[in-house]
Amino acid sequence: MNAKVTIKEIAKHAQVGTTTVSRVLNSRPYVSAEKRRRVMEAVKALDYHPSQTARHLRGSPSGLLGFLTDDVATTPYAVDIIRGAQQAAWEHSMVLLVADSGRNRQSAKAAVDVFLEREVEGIVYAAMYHRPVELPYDLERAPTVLANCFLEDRRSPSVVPDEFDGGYTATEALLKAGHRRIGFINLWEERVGIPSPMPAINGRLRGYRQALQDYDIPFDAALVRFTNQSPADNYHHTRSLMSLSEPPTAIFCGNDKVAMTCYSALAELNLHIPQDVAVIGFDNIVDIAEGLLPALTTIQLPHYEMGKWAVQYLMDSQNSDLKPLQRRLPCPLVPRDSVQSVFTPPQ
Amino acid sequence: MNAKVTIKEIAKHAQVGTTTVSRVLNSRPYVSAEKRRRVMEAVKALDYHPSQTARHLRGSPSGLLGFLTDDVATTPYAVDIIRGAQQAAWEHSMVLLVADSGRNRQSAKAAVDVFLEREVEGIVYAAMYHRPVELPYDLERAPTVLANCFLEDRRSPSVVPDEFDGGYTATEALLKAGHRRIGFINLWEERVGIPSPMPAINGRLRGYRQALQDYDIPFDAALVRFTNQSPADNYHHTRSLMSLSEPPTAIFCGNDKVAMTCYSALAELNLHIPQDVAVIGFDNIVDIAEGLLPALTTIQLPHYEMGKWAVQYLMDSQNSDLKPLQRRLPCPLVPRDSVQSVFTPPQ
DNA sequence: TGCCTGTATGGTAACGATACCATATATTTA
DNA sequence: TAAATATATGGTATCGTTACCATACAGGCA
Repeated sequence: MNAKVTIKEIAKHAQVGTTTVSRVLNSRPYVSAEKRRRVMEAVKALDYHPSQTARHLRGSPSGLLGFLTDDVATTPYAVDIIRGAQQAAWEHSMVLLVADSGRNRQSAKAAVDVFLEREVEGIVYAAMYHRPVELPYDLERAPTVLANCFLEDRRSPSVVPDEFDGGYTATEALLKAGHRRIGFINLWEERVGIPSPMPAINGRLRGYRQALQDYDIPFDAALVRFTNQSPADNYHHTRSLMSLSEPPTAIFCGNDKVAMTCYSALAELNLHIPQDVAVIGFDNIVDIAEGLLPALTTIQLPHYEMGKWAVQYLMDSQNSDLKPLQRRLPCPLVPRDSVQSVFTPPQ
Repeated sequence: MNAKVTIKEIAKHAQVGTTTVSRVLNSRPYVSAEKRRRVMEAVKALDYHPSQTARHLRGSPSGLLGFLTDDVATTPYAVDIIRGAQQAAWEHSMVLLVADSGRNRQSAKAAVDVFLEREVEGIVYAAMYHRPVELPYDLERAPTVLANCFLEDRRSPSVVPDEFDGGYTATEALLKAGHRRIGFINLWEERVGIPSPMPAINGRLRGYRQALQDYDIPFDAALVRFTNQSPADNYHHTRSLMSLSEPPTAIFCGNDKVAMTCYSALAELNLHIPQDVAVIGFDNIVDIAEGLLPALTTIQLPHYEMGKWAVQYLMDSQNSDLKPLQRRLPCPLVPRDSVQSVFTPPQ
C-alpha cells in the first residue's frame, strides 16, 4: 500500500526543513509552536514511523539485545527466563533478538555472529537448567550476562537460583509446621565426568542441613536419599523412608515429579497427606502441583526474575563499570495444601 | 577493543576499491582471482563483519521476523511454538524479534509499531492455547500468520492443532487395544459470552464420536463427561464413570492433569492401570506423563510444528500469492504404559 | 586496422535520519 | 544604543553498503 514515508515527505507536507522535523520527533528545543504543530499533524496524516535502521546507521545504539539459549530442555518453565528478559527489555525500550545456540559449537558461533552483525548492545546466555557452561564465543565481542548458568571461572556476571535458600526455605516450612523428622529425597545426576557437582543438589542439601541446625535438630543421614529421578527410584526411596524404625513425618522432594510419585507411594501405604505425612516439592510445575490432591506445596525457581535481572544488569552496567558478580535469587515458597501444622487446634 | 571495521578499511588494506570489496563479499563476477584473494585475506585479518544495518538501509530486506505472543499462560509447552519458529527462521537466514502483546490493546499496538519500525518481513502471532483471537493491528501493515489461534473470519492464514484428529487418534488407540466401552472426560470452559465454543472441546468430541462410529460402536452419552478442570471435578467424574452399571474399561481424559486425578481416583477404587482400566491423556506434559506410574499414554499437541509451519508459510507466501488458509496439524499419539491390549496373550 | 564485446576496476550517489554549521531574528544586558 | 545572547530555521555532510555509471584494456571478428 503505502511505500515507506520518510522524513523528507513530512518536511514537504509540513512546509519545514528536515532538521525541524527531526527536532520535533526527538522533542528538542528551538522549534516554534506553530511548526511543531504542523509537523505532528503531518506525522499523523501520513502515518509516519521513523526508520530505526537509518537512526542506527547514523550512530544511535541499535536497541537490540541478543538472547541465546542452549536447547537442553528439562523444566518447561525455564522458558519463563525469556519472558522476564522480554519484559525488562521492553521497559528499557529494547527488543529481544532470540537464537538457539544449536547442537554444536559451530552453529552457536554463527548465532553470535548474527547478533554482532546487527550490533546488539548485549547478550543474555540462558541455560534451561542450572549448571556451569562454556561460552561459544569470546566475551570481548559483546557484554554478556549468564542466566541460570555460570562460567567456572566467574569471568562474567551471572544470575542463578539460590539453591541453598530454596533448600532452606523448604525445610524451614516443614520445621515451622512442627515437623522434626524430615526426609529429603534429593536429586542425583547420572552423568559422570562433570567437573563441579550440580549446584542444585549440593546447594539444597546445604540449605536442608542449615535449617535443621538452626532448629537444633541433629542431622540424620538415614533421612537423606538420592534419586536418579526415575519413577521407580522415587517410589523406592519413599517406601524405604517410611519403613525406617522412626519414619519421617514430612518429606522434602527434590522436585515436583518426585513429589508426584511420593504421593502414590504414600497412598498405597494408606498414609494421608498432610495429616499423616507432609510433602513439599521443588520447581512449582503448576500442572503437577495444582493437579495433585491435596495441591502440592512447593518451591518456585526464579526463572522470570533471572531473565529480568540479566537484562537489567546488562543495561545498568553500560554506564557504571561494576565488576562481574554472581547474583543468587531467592526461591520462594508456594504454599498449597500438602503441608499442615502438626500442632492440633486447641481442644 | 576494535571499533567497527568498515568496507573502506578492507579496501585500503587490500589495495582495491570499495566496489571490488563489495563484489567479493557478495560473490559477484568481474573480480580478478588475485584481488579476490587479497580481499578475503583482509577480511580475515581485520575480522570484518558487514553491517546489516547499512545493507538494510540500502534496500536489502531486513531479515527480521516479528514474533508476538499473547501472555495467557496455560500449557507451559506452548512456548515450543517459539522454538519451532526460531528453527524455521534460522533455516531461512532470518532472525526472530520477540515481543509480548501485553495486557492491553495499547501495548500490543506499541509492540507492533516496534516491529514495523524495524521493517520486519512478517509477523507470527502466537496464542498460548488454541482459540479465536482478534489482532491488535491492521493486517495490511505486515504479512501475518497466526499460530495456535485464528481469526473468526479467517481473513489471514493460521495454523492450529487438528483437535478432531487428536480426539480420533486417542479414541482409536483405545479401540485398537480392544476396548469397547470408552469413557471420555472432556474439558469444559467456564467463561461465558464466548462467541464460538473452544475448538479443543468440540473437535475432540467429534473425533471421539467418529472413531466410535468407524468401529461400529453406538455412542453412549452417559460415558461422556465435562470437567471444569478442578481436581475435585476430575475426581468426581472418574468415580461417577466407574460406578455406572456398565463401567468403561478405558478413559480418555481431556488433558494430562485430568488423567493425573483419574489415576488417584482409580487407585482408591483399587483398580489397576492398564490391566483393569486403560487411561489416555492429552497434551503430553512430559513431567506428568513420565512421572506417573504407569507412564501415561497421551496425545502430543504440535506446538513446535505450528511455529515452524507459520514461519515457513510466511517465507513461501512472499513470492507466490496463495490465498489465506487454515492449516490443521495432526496430534500424534505418544504411547507409554497406560494402555494395554485387552486381548490376553495366547493360553 | 578498426570496431565490438566481455572482463576488470573504482568513483560516486543514494538509502533515511541526525549533528554540525551557517544564518536570521528576537530578546536581554551593559 | 551597542553588544551579547537566546531562539528559530534549514542546508548539508555523514553513517556503511551497494547500484549505477564511467573508464580501461583485453581479445575476437570483419
